[in-house]
Amino acid sequence: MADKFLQKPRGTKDILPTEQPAWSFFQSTAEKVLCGLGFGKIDTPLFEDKRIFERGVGNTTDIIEKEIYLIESAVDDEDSKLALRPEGTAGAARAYIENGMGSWPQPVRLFYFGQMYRRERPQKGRFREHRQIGAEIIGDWSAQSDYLAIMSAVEILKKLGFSDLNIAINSIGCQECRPNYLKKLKQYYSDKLDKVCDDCRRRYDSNPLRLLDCKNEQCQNIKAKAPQILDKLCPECRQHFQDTLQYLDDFGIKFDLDNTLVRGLDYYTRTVFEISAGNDKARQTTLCGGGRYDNLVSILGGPTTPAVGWGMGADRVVELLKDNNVKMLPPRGVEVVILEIGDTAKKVCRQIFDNFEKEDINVFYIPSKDSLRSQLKMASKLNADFAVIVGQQEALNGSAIVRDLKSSTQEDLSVASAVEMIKEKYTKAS
RNA sequence: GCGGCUAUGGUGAAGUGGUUAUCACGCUAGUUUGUGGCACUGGAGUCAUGGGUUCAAUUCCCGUUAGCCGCCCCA
Repeated sequence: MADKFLQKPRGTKDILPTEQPAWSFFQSTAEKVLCGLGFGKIDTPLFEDKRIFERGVGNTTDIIEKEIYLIESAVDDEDSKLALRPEGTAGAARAYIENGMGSWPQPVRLFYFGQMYRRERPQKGRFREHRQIGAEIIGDWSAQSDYLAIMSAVEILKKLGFSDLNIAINSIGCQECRPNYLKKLKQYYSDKLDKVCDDCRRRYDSNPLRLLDCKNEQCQNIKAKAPQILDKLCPECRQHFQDTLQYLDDFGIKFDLDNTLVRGLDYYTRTVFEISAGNDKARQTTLCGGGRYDNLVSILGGPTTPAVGWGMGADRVVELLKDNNVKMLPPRGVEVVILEIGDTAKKVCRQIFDNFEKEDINVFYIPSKDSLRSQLKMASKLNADFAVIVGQQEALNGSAIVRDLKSSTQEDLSVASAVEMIKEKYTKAS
């Protein structure tokens, strides 16, 4: 801890054995849900050509402008630079194009799980290396896919035990109608710039949509009367959004229309949404965010291909899982420990070990010359359920002591019935 | 990137301008080798790091690093 090089890089974390059950619980339920909804898993590289992200995520977004990690190689012979992925969608879209998934049955439904990298100022729930699970539905214009995307994320969170979810949803239009709206919005703000906060003045030029997101009190009044994007959608976008909401209604998914919800990545069109847990009303740590990105594939050089998807912050979800004390099955640890006393027992112990292995019972056996006392100590530290004790006496008459370490009871059995008895306990339990 | 708060053994916490810096849990060795989780007795910590003030700093001041909070942004 004293030396800097012994310190993990800022914004990263070690996931220790005790935390793994929560992580595998999260990962396995998410994968189960997604596979069940027709998604196939894809792994893409942790790094891609920088241009994938520049074009996909957007050159002027914060993510690209100041948060991306570029890879510096010792040999500078490549005309293109590599970058660590800041999110998963651009890579998935690249893989869709490169692997000719356009010729697969459409839409193609994919999901991924893995690390993402953004050079941000760390805080609780915000890391420089974090893990996301994400899903993408590529090749379908219809609102059914928007519904499926949202539903799949909700389903995962429900299965994880989150009963109270906030789903915020909005539409930010398409290439056609959004520029018109932005013009109107800027027009509205243009003569009020002296009355709004510094941030809003900055946003006016850099990212006008963000004006709607301002939390500063002095801007609230002005914001409230600002033109609404939902009123300015083109007929197609409006219909699409209505259909999406209709599906959500039909299937009983509650949502909040939030006309101030805008998202930072350039590729989003039409539907955008965010999901947060009930106790976190301020949308402070969004668990899941996503939306439609009908232009991404074509921006990257593929054919015009509509798509919708989301990313879920695994670190944040797992953190909440731990807070909520969700019950999780720990992985099977050591179940049986074989303790031998004296060399004469060695042969029998080996035989018992083989028998347990054959029955797929987790058995721990290392020949030891330690006292029975210390061997039992070791067994309890391993958190084993049973100790099978074989000493000289037992070795001679072909028996073994089976000690139940949880209840501190034991009985003397023949080798065969000892194995049989423990095997039964486990088959009954499961 | 900007502003603020914090930093004591593996973990969680006390505490002090000056002899061997407390406590719990954990870890480890043992309590004379055929019975553990209890109990008892031992063991291990250069008070994050670099510098300054001082006769003297873990305690005061500054830089660095990291964590947390707010902004920004996002998962």
